[in-house]
Amino acid sequence: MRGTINEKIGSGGERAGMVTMSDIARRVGVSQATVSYVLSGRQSGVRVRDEMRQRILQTAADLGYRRNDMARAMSSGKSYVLGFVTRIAGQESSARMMVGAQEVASENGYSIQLMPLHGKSPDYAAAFARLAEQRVAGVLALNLKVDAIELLRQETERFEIPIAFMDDPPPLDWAMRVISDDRGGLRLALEHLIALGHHRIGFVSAQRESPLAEQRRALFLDLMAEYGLPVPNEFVLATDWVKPEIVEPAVHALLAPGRPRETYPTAFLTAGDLMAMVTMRTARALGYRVPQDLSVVGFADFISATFADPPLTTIAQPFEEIGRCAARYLLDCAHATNPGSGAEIVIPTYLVVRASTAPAV
Amino acid sequence: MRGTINEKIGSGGERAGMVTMSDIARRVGVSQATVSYVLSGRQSGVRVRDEMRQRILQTAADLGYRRNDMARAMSSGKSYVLGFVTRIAGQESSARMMVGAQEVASENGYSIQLMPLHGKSPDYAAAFARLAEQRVAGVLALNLKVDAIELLRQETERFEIPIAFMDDPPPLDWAMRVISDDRGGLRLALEHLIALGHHRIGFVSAQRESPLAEQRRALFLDLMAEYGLPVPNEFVLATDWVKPEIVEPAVHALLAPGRPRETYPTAFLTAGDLMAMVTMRTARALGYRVPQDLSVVGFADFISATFADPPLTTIAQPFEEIGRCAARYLLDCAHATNPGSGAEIVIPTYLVVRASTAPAV
DNA sequence: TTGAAAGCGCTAACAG
DNA sequence: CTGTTAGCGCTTTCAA
Repeated sequence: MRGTINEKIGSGGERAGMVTMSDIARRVGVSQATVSYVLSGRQSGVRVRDEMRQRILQTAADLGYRRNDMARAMSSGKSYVLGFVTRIAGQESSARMMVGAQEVASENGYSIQLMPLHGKSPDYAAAFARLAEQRVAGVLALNLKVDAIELLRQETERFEIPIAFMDDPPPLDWAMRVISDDRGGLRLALEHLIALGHHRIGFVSAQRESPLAEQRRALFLDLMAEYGLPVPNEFVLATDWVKPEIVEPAVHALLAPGRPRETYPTAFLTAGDLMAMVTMRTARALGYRVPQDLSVVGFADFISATFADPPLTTIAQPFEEIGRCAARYLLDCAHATNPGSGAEIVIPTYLVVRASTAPAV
Repeated sequence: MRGTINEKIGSGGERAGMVTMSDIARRVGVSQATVSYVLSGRQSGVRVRDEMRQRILQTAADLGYRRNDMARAMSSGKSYVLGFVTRIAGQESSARMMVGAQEVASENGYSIQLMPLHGKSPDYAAAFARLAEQRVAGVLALNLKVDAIELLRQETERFEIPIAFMDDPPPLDWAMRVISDDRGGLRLALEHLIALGHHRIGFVSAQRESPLAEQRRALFLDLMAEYGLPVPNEFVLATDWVKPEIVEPAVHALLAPGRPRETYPTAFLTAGDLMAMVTMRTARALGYRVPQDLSVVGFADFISATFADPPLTTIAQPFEEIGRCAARYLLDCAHATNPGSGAEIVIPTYLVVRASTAPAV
């Protein structure tokens, strides 16, 4: 019947061993508010007597108290979670940015939630709605298509959720972007090659993989012009996707024997480590020795760059740092009521010289 | 002064545009409870008249209502989030498991939170405490050390949080594990090599990188014995870490000229794609042609396997599927009040034959 | 078929 | 220094 002696009738929410502030308060003999005060770590001395503070802290520890983040979030109206949306969550670049973001997030008591964007035509609207449902304090966006970006803008704007785009080239004037200094990196690599005596330099990228690739190609052309180095059209291999089956033939066609030796590039810059790897192996299959006959520079510095044959000289992108910066910005917004400015942070990039580059023949 | 006309004095929690159920209720002219009923999608027909239901749904859409997950979580005592703890969040394997887990999680209205475990000596206790603070519905654990595992056990046991260990060899009798069928994969690879005429087969792994490596080495030895193939001690290269600087010398020492040809292995199985890549390049540097003179099989099937030179024949681990299974199990626990059994799911592994293996000379 | 009401565990005013 | 009092937005009985 109702009205039993039993104290615990709750709605089923009492998970095993879940101690509440009231439990502690009861035991210590103070009010729950005081416990809250102490446990949230406000300035000591103020409000609570030191001895009381100690007893509360002690009891909390004894009882194995774990604060309830959901309750805290609801009560304070803040969520302490950052959303991370990307289509390429399974790739090293994404994972490393996430780790970076995670680092600064957790230092500040925040956490990162990965948002679903799978399949070829993910339900963006639903995914972004979840961001609002979770009342995330900010969102990290990576490698989104323009239509998805627009949807995201609408959702976040309505709820004043700050966004940080990472490693995304299209210039957005309404949101923050954290990008790597691709131009700087390319310049470093180019200077490295030039110092090695290279003049005939080619570029290989996959245009449809990401807008980044196209941008890097443009940057390359730009830089070559700046250094007064001519670039025959056929030296620029703009394939579609980063797949061996499609990059290989392109490289093969350019490097295949049957043309005068001095019409060949002696070095390649690429838009990615993986492309550099295919380039190296295609060249080798054609009888080139890398780096003696052909120098190749990658872009990214993935783990596999160290294991490539030969170890890949590459432009290192600071993935972790990009994630860190983005998270830091979001946290600033959350705390300073900072309006999501259209700013942009560019993280320096550097050249890691390994064994895939050598003096020109 | 106080007592102004102003209606909105709230605690600052009223984020822009945040419509509540009460707002909808007021507009439609029903109670907030009814709105809750409709919006949580209970069986239609029951409780609410269809016309009312429509009006509520419509109004919610018009107002751009987004349910408040924190409130829902607190009220219902469930959190709808799965924690993901790992020391290797930046690696492809981890990222891919996370994607898989994400997939099934989001299909069920759950989401995944990455938990912090950075640096060389992460604060496990703090990290795991956060799991409880978030009242996660379950935790996915990957690549933890034994002491961390023990800490995790204590934390999750107290709060009855189910755990699923992924890709982790130490047999745990108190928790669920989802692992890949390494033995099956190794067997497939071995049969492939044997069919190609190989007898002298070596193994390369890095013991201290992960307990997985050691296990694979044991499995390899086991299988070789089963097939009646002798394995000279020096054929098993158990280096410390997966680093070129340390794997390379080992392979070099074994393969270096100066010993009778028939004492060399003609093929290698490895505990990882990266190790396979170093093996191939070291061999090549010594004048071996891969695969003509030496066959090499990787383990994992990372993206870079396709880009290796030559494209790597490898034992593919179903990372995404491991994540999916683990998440599925956790959700089952959450719903069925299923006690975290000591079960184990093993996901089949398969062999991807590319170009790094060929008939024995 | 609907509404009223009681919390969930916590934060934050405010009053002593 | 400390307790009281309101909520936060939702779920969930229980009554009507």
